[in-house]
Amino acid sequence: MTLDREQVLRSAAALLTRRSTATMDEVAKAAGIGRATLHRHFAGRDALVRALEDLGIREFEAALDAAALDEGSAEEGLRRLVAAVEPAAGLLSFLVTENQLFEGDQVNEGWNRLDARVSAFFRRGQERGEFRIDLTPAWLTEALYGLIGTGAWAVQAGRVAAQDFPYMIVELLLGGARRSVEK
Amino acid sequence: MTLDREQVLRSAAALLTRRSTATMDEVAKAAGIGRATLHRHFAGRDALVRALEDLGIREFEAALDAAALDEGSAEEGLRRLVAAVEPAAGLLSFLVTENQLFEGDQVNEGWNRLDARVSAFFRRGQERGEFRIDLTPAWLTEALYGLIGTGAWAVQAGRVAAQDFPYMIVELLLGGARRSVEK
DNA sequence: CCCGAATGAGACACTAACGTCTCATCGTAG
DNA sequence: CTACGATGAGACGTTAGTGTCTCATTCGGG
Repeated sequence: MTLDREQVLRSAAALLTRRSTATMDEVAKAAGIGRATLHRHFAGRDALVRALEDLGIREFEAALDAAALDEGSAEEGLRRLVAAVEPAAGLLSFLVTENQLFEGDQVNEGWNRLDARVSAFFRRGQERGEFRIDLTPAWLTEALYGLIGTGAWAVQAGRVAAQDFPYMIVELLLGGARRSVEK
Repeated sequence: MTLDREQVLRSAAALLTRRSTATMDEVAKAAGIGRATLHRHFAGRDALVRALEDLGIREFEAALDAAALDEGSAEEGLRRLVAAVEPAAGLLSFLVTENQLFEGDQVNEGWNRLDARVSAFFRRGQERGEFRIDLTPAWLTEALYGLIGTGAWAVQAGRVAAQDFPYMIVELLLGGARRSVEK
């Protein structure tokens, strides 16, 4: 009887990731519940998006924790992070594009916390001489988000095999497309 | 008297790039014309988006032509391409995310032509030994689009200086974040 | 200078989606 | 078994945005 709020959020995330303009009715149907019930649990579309935001932040934060970014080399940490974040990639890319709509007014401050962690990771990597210093931590952070979103989309569209997702992202982000000379 | 269709499209692009859900009325106001006039020139929102699509395709194609991808090294070609595409970056990122809404039905075939050109460029770069072969041309193409969109967004949000736009994108795409050993 | 074409402003009907409400049904705890 | 709470289905009014229309105004070419 008690509604599985988590399961509703996950199916909503799966749907909205594919079609961000989906109707409340479609979200309800996708979750296998009635529209009235959906409204009972989430006051409106905004509340639903907020809940998805919280979910995404929790998942990303969990991925950051699981990645243990400080253990071993920065490269290893990054690989663990991308691998850990993969299941939430679609949701995160939805939230990133969704956030652009909020005109700077009130973005969940959770994002700032996450941005700070990721950005600090890149900065530490620079200080330890593992990352280039001519690319700012802020840009590397944004690029990571962008590539995760692009990767999720490319997999969804069938242009990249799902199993290659972490490899493609990490290799491009770390090594770039240029063939290194010593190879 | 005769409406400057091009100018209307450009202001619409500028607005929709920032807020993709803007109203027809807002688009009209942004262009400094009445809503009725906007409707006289673009039958509806769909028609407007199609026109923006055509514009974006034309601009990207022009950038591809201007970049002369085959002259000199692949790296130089890529640098020229990113520099040439910079003014249209916002519009392109809007169109890329907008395209995700069309459920595979009818995407403008112009995109296929452009995708083919970019993808072929990366493939040639691989064949000439300039690009790694473990990253597929399709993924490099998607990553280029993604980084252009991310870059446009980061500049817009003030997280990256506008003048660094081409450098950040090309350097990351080519060289990656890892600090090379010989440096 | 004058006439026609295009524009801007606004009224209008229509639609889609939202949010609320009611009511019958169903599952489950007690 | 019973009663209570949650659910699903659907009706309802409201709102925002759309697309069409009219009409007065204005611009520009002849």
